Amino acid sequence: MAVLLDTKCLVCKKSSDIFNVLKESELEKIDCNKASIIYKPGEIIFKQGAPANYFVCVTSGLVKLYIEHVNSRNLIVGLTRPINYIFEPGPFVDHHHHVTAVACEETSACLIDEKVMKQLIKTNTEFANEFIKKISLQSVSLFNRISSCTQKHVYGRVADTLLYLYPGIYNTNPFLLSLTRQDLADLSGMTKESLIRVLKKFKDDNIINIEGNKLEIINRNNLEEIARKG
Amino acid sequence: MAVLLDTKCLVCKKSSDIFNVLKESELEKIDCNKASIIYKPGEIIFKQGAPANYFVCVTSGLVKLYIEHVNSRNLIVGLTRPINYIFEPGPFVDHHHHVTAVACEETSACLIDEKVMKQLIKTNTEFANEFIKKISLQSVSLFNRISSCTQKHVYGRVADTLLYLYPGIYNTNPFLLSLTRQDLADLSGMTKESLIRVLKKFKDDNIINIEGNKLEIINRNNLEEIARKG
DNA sequence: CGCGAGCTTGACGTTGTTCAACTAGAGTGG
DNA sequence: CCACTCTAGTTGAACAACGTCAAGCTCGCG
Repeated sequence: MAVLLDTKCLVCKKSSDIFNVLKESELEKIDCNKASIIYKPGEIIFKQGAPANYFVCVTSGLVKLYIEHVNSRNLIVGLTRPINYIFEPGPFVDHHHHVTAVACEETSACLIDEKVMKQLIKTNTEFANEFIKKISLQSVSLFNRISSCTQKHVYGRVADTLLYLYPGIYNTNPFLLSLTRQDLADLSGMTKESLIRVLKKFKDDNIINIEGNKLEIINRNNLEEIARKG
Repeated sequence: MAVLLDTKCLVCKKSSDIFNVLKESELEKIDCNKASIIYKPGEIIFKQGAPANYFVCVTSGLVKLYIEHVNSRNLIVGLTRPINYIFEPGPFVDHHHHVTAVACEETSACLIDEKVMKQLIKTNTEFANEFIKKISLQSVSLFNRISSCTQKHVYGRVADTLLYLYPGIYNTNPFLLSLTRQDLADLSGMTKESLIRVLKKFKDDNIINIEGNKLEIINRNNLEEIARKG
């Protein structure tokens, strides 16, 4: 299912804010207690409900995090691009995962022993502080998501999704989607049929251009307007 | 608008887990940098978008936290009962509030200088750890809320709301609601008309009994079943 | 007694889902 | 190299869920 890699944490330190506050000796401690793994698109990194024994740090690729719901569709609560931890409340609550993480592209990730991370939080207050900041940022993004999915109509929700994708997840325009239509629907809290109809409307209105997986945002202002009005 | 109180933090330490890890000297520091205030029902404690210069600890009463949305209804993302901090991501992100907090009953709260709290987080690792735990718990509850509001039909959502209210917010059965029908609707992500219709259905089906503000949960199993099925 | 806020009910319309059929492209095996 | 199957994407029609609007009710309070 997965292939082992061998990279040093020092490499990540350079591109991730949360690692910056760690000393070299602390990074080495992580180095000794981690596994680097490559996942193929569609492979599960961890599953909602399963025990959470380690923290996951995405080092390349793209990961979707979604809440599974029996007899119903999934809801994507976030996408994680490297280099970033997957900030999941589970390890601090009941040691179980509360979302499922799946690779959308070929993805490499480091699995770091929970004990080591918790130890670092207890000994390095700067690190704890950065950690709290990151969790807080995630809460804000959850607020936005909740607010979008419960208060806005399909057009506003898709607009929110597109604005979330570029910039942030994809950083060229036009960009090549590695997410399926179903993923986009799960991100917007609707069925894929509805999503497709909205995208078509946006294309007809010259707000975006989409052909296959190539998506271009033509009129960003218009999208923001739609997102605001709901 | 509000009346000053004078109580010591030592009193709160006895009933709140997060205070337990603080030394007396640390509690005294909070004592010197806080304001105790009484709010009447309906009064705003802080407002979404306003600067967040202090942390709020609810010491009696009931507080609702909601996301405001222009030209649309509000969404209650949580209720806070004493003794508990209002865990808001704002202070760690952009120093602005991301929700509005309003007293539902006569409520007393301590406003604690942001700097003091952040200082404690940096110096007392146990406290930081408890803090992370609390934020994580809140994330989990946000996941539940998001999942309920986007995936379930009105009946499932109201069932979730009732199960959230008792036990947890109200701890007798039957209990006297201090929330209005509109509040219940905002908690369930629907209009008050829809909420009322669902409550009536539940009453007709002998799942609950409701007369005015007196609400009794008669068949909890049935409610859980409905919440599960959506 | 009259007013107003919160609550309740019914009729109606809109939004978005469901279901089913169809298309296009990629992978497989004869 | 061509049928085949399988998956992702697309489209249309019918339907259900829920919101909107409007009217009437109840109860506490001046």
